[in-house]
Amino acid sequence: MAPEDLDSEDKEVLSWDINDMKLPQNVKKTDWFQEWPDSYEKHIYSSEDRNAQRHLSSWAMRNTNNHNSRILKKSCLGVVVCSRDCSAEEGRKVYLRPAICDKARQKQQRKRCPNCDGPLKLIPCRGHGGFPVTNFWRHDGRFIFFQSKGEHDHPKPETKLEAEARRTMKKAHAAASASVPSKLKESPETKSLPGETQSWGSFPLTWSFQEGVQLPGSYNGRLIANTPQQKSLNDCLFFSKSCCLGGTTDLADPTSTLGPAKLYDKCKLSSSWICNGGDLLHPVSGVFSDYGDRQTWNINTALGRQSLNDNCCPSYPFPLTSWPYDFSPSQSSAEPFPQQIPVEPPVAESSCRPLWPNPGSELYEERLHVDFNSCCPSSTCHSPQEDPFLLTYASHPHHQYSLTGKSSKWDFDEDMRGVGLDHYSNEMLLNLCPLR
DNA sequence: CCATGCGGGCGGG
DNA sequence: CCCGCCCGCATGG
Repeated sequence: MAPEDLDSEDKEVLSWDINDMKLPQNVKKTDWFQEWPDSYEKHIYSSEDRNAQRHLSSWAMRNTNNHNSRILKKSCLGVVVCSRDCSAEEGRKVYLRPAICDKARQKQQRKRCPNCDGPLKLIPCRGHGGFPVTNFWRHDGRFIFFQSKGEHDHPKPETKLEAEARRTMKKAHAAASASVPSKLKESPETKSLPGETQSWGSFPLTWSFQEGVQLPGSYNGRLIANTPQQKSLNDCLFFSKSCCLGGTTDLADPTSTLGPAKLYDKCKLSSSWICNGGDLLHPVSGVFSDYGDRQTWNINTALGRQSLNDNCCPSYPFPLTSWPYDFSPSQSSAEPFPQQIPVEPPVAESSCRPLWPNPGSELYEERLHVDFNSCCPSSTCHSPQEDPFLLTYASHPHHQYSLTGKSSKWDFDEDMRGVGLDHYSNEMLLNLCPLR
């Protein structure tokens, strides 16, 4: 409302470009961290937002040298899929997160599909005029400006958290199996192979999925139980830590207008608490995630993808036992949530960050380990990672995408850039994943 | 091991 | 100049 002033300010806040000499400093409301920015988005985050500080994204973005120390540029690596386009149960597809490190990516390409053992292939991102989508980060004053160019033309890979969790699991699994034969929790079938791999079995992949499904329930319970709404929300967000980072627009964003209560509903709602950017999902059935604009079904999403920010919670099953995420300790605790939920992020400081932001990764990892035992709470949140890792399942999603947009990258894909970059075959995934 | 950043250098518009 | 990208180096978990 405020007439003129606001308008002008608003305009200023909306019209900036990452390359401008001066960026707006009269920002009234900062955005909640966006985990899956797509399609030429611009966001202004608080300089205290941990996710923003770390320039995180659930897309696999690698640093790109733009010869400008003031603006960090990152380009999308795409997603690693099974070259056989295999499907796990329920039509789940394998959408692994490309390793950011070139060397690790090459290794990753050499690995095999955790689901069918077929070769993996990297689908490069060509969403920006045939080139990878680029993200720009620039710190200025109390804000961190973000701008993305291009629209991802490929499915979402597992999130950083998911990938890390998978890795963690793998390690744990390996260790466990080594020491103890198979006892872990694996299911019968799952056994892992000695050596290298683990298979899913061991850990979860598959299972995870199922469990994931369950989670919701528990989650709900939890929520409800705890719950007062807010609390739930918090919990929800929390988990999200891993799951969700922070705010998303919906939640936190002022503009979005969803208040805590709604959030809560969302979380609760779903049995799937998975909320993906605005879309809710259904756990079992799958979720609708938005892939850009299109909707796809992605279990992944449902399960776990949410790491950073999606609004809600994650799903993720935990495979193993449950893990836990605990948030408590490590996090910086307090900070996180506060902001978000409130919906009002004060200006810069609002601080809003997502809660748990970033820790995500690291913290997250730590926690995971640590937690292993502890199991947290609600289970809910485990980390999403597990399942997701490997598979994301989408039933049809991709295809859709392909159709819609971009096309077939899948088919050919690698080639494209391939050569140059890497072809990546596939490897990483596997690491984590056990399937084999 | 690997994620991230940085920055030199190269090649193509 | 801008951009994409390769490569090595360094840091930190």
